[in-house]
Amino acid sequence: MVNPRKEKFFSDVYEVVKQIPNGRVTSYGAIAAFLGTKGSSRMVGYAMNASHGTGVPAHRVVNRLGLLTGKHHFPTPNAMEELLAAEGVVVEENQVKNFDKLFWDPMVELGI
DNA sequence: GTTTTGACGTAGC
DNA sequence: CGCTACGCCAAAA
Repeated sequence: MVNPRKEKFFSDVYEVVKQIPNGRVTSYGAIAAFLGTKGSSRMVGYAMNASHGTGVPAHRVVNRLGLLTGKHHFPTPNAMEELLAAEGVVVEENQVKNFDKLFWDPMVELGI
């Protein structure tokens, strides 16, 4: 059977991120691992960079430390915090509070 | 086809 | 607490 993972990488990243419930967050590495390309965690961020206009809630994706590392890529550095705050996610010092609790693992939620 | 880059992750100092 | 370095992978130039 074929493995159209490579050509689906960007698409899969968008699909997964879109499925993130409101008020939840996940990490780049988690998505990468879910796609089967654990080492391509950087690619997830790369995909997010191209996600502008794709309807992907990139603000729900942070690094594994819960840090809003990608906030600088938003129209305004404040947009990411605002969006998260609007969903009930508390952000303090560029870091998501209760990240461990708010963490949305596609491996589990989507049932890998 | 080679080189550079990148919103990561981990380790070391 | 901050920076450097390496690894790992994929896309763009």
